[in-house]
Amino acid sequence: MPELPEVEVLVRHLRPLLQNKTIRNVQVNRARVLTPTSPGQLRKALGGATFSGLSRRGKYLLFKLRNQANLETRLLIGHLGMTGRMYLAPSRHLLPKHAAVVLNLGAQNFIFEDTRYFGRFTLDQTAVTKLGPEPLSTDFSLQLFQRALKRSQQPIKAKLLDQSLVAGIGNIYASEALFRAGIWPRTKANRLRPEQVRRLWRAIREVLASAIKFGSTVPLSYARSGRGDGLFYFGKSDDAPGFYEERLQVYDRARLPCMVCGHKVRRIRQAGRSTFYCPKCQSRQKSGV
DNA sequence: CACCATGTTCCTTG
DNA sequence: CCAAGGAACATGGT
Repeated sequence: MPELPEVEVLVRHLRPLLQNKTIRNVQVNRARVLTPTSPGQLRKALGGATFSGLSRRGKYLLFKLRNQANLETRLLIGHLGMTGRMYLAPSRHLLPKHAAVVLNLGAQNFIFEDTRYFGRFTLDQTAVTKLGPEPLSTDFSLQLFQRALKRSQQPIKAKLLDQSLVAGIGNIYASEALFRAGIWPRTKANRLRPEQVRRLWRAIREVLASAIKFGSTVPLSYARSGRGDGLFYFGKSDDAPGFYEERLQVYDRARLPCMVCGHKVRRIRQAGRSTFYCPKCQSRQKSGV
């Protein structure tokens, strides 16, 4: 469920709630999400530790923990996969069906729930070290982006999902950024003209920043599905018709009119995943192919 | 039964 | 060795 903006909003939400809370108990219901850490290793590292910081890198959550006894600092890595959620709930509440890991903090539990168990809750940092620059920081320079794209013959849509190119873009914002930049998704990365690369570079940051801004306005309750659960990127919701209108321009809008020109939005398949685009606003011709 | 799903990693192929 | 594509992971919705 998460791409960079959703994770950023979640991190901002959780940071003050976890700060200085001490872990009394560690319950692992699905060892797979810890891989390659073992349940024993996790219990040993987290038991009795205190949350001292929370940040984000790409789609990963970085929990800083202080060990009370020896003042050592540990890093816990979280990733929501496709369907993960993290939230606090009263300890007396029943645990959800797919609670993968539960950290008891006293009166509250910190719950990592994940129906498909694609997420991660681990001490292993290797995935994070392989990430490319943060798109919203100055590390993500136009020059770096240009040089990386020059070396790839992949369709630009697929390339945007490469987390070593730039961290945090997923299937939704890849389509959105290309729409905003007016680029045909099948254009080979190394065939993009310089001005297209620059437009895409800008569009990536605009699309992500505006999603964070939007997400920050949504009243959150991560424990329940629906409007307030932080899954604000989906343009549908029963309990709030119109709430998400005009947030996403093309994603999940196959056969619906383009919000800019009215042409039918098209869905295609690239590297096994759906891409949405407007054939008129993002024509092959315009993309110079 | 069919196909779809916000992600990453591993395996195969070229 | 590298790059690119597809399958696998696991569960649920339509």
